[in-house]
Amino acid sequence: MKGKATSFDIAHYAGVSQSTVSRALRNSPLVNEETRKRVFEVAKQLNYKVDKNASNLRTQQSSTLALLLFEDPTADESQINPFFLAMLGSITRACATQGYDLLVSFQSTSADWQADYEDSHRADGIILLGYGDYVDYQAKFSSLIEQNTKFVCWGASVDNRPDLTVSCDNYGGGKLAAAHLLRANRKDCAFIGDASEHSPEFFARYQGFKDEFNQHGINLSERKMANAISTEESGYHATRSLIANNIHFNSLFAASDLIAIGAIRALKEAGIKVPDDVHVVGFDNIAVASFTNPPLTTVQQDTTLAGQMLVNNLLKLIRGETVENTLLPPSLIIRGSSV
Amino acid sequence: MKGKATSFDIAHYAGVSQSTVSRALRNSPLVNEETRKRVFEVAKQLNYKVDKNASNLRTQQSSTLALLLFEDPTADESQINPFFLAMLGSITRACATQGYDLLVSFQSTSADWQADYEDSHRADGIILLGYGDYVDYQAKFSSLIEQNTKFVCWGASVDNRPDLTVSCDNYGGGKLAAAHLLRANRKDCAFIGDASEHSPEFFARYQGFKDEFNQHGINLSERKMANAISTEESGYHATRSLIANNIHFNSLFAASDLIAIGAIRALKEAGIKVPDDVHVVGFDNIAVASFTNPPLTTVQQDTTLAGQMLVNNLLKLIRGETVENTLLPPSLIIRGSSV
DNA sequence: CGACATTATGACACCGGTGTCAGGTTTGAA
DNA sequence: TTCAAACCTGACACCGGTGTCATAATGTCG
Repeated sequence: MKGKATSFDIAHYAGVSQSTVSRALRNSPLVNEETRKRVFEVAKQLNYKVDKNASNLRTQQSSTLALLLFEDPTADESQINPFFLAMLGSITRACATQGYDLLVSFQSTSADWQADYEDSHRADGIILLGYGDYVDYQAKFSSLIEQNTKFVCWGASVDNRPDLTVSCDNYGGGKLAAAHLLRANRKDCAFIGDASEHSPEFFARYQGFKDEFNQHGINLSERKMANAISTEESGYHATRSLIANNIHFNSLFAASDLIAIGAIRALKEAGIKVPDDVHVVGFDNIAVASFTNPPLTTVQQDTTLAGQMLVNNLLKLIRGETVENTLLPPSLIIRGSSV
Repeated sequence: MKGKATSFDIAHYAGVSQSTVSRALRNSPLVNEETRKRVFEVAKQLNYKVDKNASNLRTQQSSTLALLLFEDPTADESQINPFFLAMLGSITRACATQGYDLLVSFQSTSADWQADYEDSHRADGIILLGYGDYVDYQAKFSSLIEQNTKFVCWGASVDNRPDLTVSCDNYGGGKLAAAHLLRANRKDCAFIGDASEHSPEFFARYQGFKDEFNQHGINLSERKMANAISTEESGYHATRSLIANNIHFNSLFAASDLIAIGAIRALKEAGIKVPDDVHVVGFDNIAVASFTNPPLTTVQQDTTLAGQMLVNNLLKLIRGETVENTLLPPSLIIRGSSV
């Protein structure tokens, strides 16, 4: 057999027309059961596979979703944020169970990223994933919507945000963390992260955290906050700067696990003991969290469910159904860094 | 504008034929510079994107590669082997720089996995990634080759293996680990992993390790070996069983970092100190390795280079060039678990 | 000025399926 | 016997590009 078999080849060997082959293979009720059997047999024998390009071209859809991963352009690409990798895993599986393929693409946060997967008919819809500065993206999102591109985002849903989102209840997660520290009477708390509108997730985590403290009559001191992006390195430096400025605290809430891990490193270096001197709580429950020393107490995001919701919501959107922003409940994982 | 713009729309507005539009957009030298400019302008205005399905159908290629990730069907899908996730990252980037899209698919090791991405013209070639039992795959590989499917595998190249591979020099890596332990005079060494033909990577690591010891006149005891697959859990149990059997050793070589991390947990639980009582060396240098307690000495595989080689070799194969199996040099990362 | 090369463009077949329409055969009811 | 409904099948246009071939316009040279 030269080249790949086409439906015409099957038709020839099965003694039917090409139309019938197409119908038979797609289990159309219009085709006789015996004919179908014969067609399937020949198809199997010739190792025939439907040409996706021809099929997609005709039906105008691709059974494929695209996943765009946004990463700060870090020097070391092997250090991809483990939280997103976990999400990638669950999204891939969710796609598979729905019979969709998944195109994966890393995009640089800064650059003018490409979302032409749908325009070019490579994908029926797009999933956007990454801690990004959504302020910068507003315009892009609006233009995508204007072009009627189907897409969903992972991330905090903020007011006036034009896109459809699936996110963890970051506010509630922050409250969980605060309540936990308050139970241990660790009221003198530092926060490492970014509580500005540029990081809506971190912002919501901090708000929930602060509100819980307020409800217990405690005001968090602004002096005990330090800015950090979601890397170990950044968490380390932010914590060091607090220590260097002689700021005291007996607990610490980090906006992400990576930050928390960096913070613990800085604390250890300064001779401050975790959890004896400072209780530490992170956010995400990445795989590393249980291997740190001490193991990290953290707020878990259900990545499996998140992946499913992203895929399901996107598919609904593609089918033209109405979809709401989705909020997933977090849960507290208590480990050695806070007991 | 109802629906998406096609090249006919561009042709209409630019006042040329559809053929010319196609040529202009693909920078054919046959088209006049002024005409090209006009076409590009109209295309941009209408937000035109070439339909990949039509284009692929006609040219019979897809500018897409497929990545099949094999995982033991673990219960918890968020616990994907971090080494492979690092590989996934580098493969994605390598594809992007070569102008290819990447389809990602998780496959269950046990099931009869699908490699019909090329048959269905969804991808031009396939990358296979995973610690698999290659003995089981031999037949499948042969049939893929028979069908002239283009694919490359990550993994040890063994004799009689029909497929094209890119791999780390596992044998050399084993020697590096052994030499390191011998320098510290830790001659009484245990091995946790699987030194059978079913795990050619682990087998090669063990061979190199053993040979280095032999060259120093030391024979490793078979009693000090315990079987494990590449999970933390498995490493933990294997190490526990050694301890339970009163087997003594003052160093330990784990076939992977995950195994090493499990081993350290088991050692700690038994009151055995790392590194004081037992030096531990792992393999892979996954991100977690530097956060363990103590930080893990390990043999690093260059995932960035590995991803590039996989993609480059596959593209050569697709272009019909001759390609050789590729062996990448490992390097030793010394951390607290062995000093 | 005529022969010929060069350049730019349009017409058209083609890639491999899908879906519509028309037609032929069989079955059942009037 | 006649007609219609049910069932099955083939012919054919179509999806939106790409590549080949023919042709027109312009330039070059003996």
